[in-house]
Amino acid sequence: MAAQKSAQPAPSSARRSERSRRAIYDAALALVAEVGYPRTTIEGIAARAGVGKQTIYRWWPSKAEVLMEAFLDLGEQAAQEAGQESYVIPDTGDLAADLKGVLRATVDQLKDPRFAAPSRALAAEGLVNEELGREYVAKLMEPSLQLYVDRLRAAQEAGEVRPDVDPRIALELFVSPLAQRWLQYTGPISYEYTDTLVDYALHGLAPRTR
Amino acid sequence: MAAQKSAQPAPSSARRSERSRRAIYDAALALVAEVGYPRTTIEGIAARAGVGKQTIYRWWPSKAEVLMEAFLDLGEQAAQEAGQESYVIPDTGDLAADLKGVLRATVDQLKDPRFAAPSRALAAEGLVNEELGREYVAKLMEPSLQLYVDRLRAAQEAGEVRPDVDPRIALELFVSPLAQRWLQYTGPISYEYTDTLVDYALHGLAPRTR
Amino acid sequence: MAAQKSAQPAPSSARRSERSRRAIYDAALALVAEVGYPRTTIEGIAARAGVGKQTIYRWWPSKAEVLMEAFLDLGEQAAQEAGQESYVIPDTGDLAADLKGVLRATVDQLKDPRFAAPSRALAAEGLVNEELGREYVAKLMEPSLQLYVDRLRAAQEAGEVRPDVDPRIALELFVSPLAQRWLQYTGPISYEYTDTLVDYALHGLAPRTR
Amino acid sequence: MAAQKSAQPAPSSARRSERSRRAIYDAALALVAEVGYPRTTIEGIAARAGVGKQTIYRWWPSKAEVLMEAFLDLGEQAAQEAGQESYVIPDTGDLAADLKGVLRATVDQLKDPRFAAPSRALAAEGLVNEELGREYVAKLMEPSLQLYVDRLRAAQEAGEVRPDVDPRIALELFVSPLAQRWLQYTGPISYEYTDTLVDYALHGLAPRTR
DNA sequence: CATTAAGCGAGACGGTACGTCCCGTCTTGTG
DNA sequence: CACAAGACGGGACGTACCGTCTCGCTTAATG
Repeated sequence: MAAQKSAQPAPSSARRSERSRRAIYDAALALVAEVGYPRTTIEGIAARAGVGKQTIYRWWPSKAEVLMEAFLDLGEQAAQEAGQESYVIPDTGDLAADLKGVLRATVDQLKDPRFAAPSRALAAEGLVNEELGREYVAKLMEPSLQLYVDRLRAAQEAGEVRPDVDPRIALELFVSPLAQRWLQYTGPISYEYTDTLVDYALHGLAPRTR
Repeated sequence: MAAQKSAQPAPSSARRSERSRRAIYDAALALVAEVGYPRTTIEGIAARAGVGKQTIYRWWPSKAEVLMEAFLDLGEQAAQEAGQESYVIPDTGDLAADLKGVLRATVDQLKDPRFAAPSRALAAEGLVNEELGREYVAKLMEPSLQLYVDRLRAAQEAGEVRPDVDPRIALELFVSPLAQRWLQYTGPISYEYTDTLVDYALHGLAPRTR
Repeated sequence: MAAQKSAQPAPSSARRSERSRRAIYDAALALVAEVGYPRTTIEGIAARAGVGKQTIYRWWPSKAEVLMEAFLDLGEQAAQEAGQESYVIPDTGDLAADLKGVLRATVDQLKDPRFAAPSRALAAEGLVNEELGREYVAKLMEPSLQLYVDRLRAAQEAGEVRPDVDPRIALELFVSPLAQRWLQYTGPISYEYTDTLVDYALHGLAPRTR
Repeated sequence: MAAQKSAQPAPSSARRSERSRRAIYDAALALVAEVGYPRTTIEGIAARAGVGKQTIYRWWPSKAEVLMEAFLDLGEQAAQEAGQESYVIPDTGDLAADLKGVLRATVDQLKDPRFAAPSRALAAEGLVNEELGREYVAKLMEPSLQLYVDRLRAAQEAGEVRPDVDPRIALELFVSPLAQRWLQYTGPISYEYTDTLVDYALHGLAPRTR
């Protein structure tokens, strides 16, 4: 198997118990879903996973990091099950339709509590802990955002988007509003809403000069 | 602006110590700025304010609420000092310019640590505690967002914005991206960036059909 | 009531909970008797007493000190119940008989597990922790030893003991052997044994020169 | 004196590493001397000895047993270096002088921290752990006590001690006081003190009838 | 204008979780 | 197969705060 993720923790080892790691991931995700992030404790995770606390402290510096890895692992698993397709936004030639499709899928995902609970918890922790926040962005958000950049660049080549537009900024016009509504409860989210965002973003608020 | 004090907890009383309330606000804001929100404790606030713990528990249900009120109070004070002007977005007839101006002011504010630290802390708490999140939105965000709605409606009447556009959604095209970059460290924020957001939002990403 | 024992601990307070103190004493003595000193934990005492751990740590520096006070308190209670008589060794004019009587009572006490278990535990801790050891001697042993000194001095005045003998050393001839047999399992203890000790000590091992 | 190695745990083996055993003894004794018995841990001994923990657990059932063997080994070494003389109390015909001499040597030994620290630690453990206590007595004390028994019996035959005296009890008159003062800090120990003990024990506290 | 009841500071209390230290067992190469 | 290395499940440590609960004391409103 490729890519031994690891990285930050420390002690290093091939003798690490795969069994424990999995149990800890499962316990962490289950607890966050059941009792919420703040009431999820390392002690609770350890107890539920049938693991000594030290086994958690040995490999992760904080419960946020445990949850981050658990969530990443969840994503990898889900991706593997689904087959590795769709690491790309479809390009049917109709940018608006393609974006609306992806955003609708995102809406579905945001409403799935399996993803929503840990994701929101990590985002919250990231607001207040800059290092974790940057890790969250890099590991959980950037990969997806990059897909939008790619699709927008293709659209530019196809003449569907003005060439002087910076795709990294452009994508925020429809991604950020959705993110904010979801994270901060500033409004309801729906297919209609995201469709509208795409339309507004592509054609602007100002009247078309003709 | 009206009195707004007390609110939910309310054991009732005019005998409440104004002195203590102020001291608690000051201590809470200072601690959040100095050691960060998670390491700010009610015990710490009480000690720093020279106040018994019970005096805090008597009037607020949680440290988040203490900080919320402290922050609102800070805003009121700041507003009072600055004179109450500018509870409205200027209307010079040039929508783009007006929006860019307000967003530039917002950028400045987001970079002022006096506002940034508690604001970010409250936002974080709000992600994970829905009730507080909604309170945060209602008390801290809605008033400002409403100003954008008003300005956009005026622009619609002036023909600067298409009449079928929903202003509540429209404003998110430039407000949410800024909010997300600031909250989640997804990118740097600058005048140039917010100017670009306004341009993209008003004129769209797609080429003007002519 | 005189002599508020207190002393070392620290925070001071009249608001201290008498109820908790008693419960802690009872729990400590019960646990030492039931599971032995090394398996008695502060956590266990707190749980059994229905008390927070901090309530123990607030008033005592170690489990040894808890047990010491609990044991002293037990002694005081026992003394009070028994009426305060006998804080003195009887003086019937027959030194040998008087000493044998007291030592027989001591043998009984050493075989009473209520006293023996904590006493042995404290002695053990005292061996390895000099400060506690000295406290043990001063609080638990010296008062009793002084009674022997007094009786021996009276015997000197009565001509039953040579005037040049140092009573503080003399008493060790019969007290220390008993203590050592009990503490270190170097031999069985019985009335016959202590009687013999007194005889040997008073008349010496060497033949009487006549 | 013979080889004496292994003993009760015995997984069997001639392949046992002599090197490790020595290193463990040294580490155990050093740690007890440096940080005290309670803060000496098996993990610490293993680390200091450059040995795996399992190597300790394989051969000894507890840290007390490790220390016991280490200490016995130390004694054997010391004896070997000193030449094997003096496994007996001298008999010059003057019992008092002979006993005083041996006790003075004992005083010296009790003041040598190389012996005192582990010896005291083992004694303490023995108070609370009866099995170990009996082992301590059998291995560390009985051999020496037997020497006194032998010398006293010789004295009885020479008419220096009354024939009806039980030597096993008699020796306690001067040995136990010294032991108690040393173990429990009940008083200072010195040549003068032990000389006095011998005099009191031999001639008794009561006046000589003439 | 005294009385009195609330708010107040202080901080002890029963708890929960923290992050650490060791325990004694186990697993994984190495010589 | 004993060994070093050290991960593992577990238990207890001593600490930090939680939110509740008295204690006097101050202080404002009322009878």
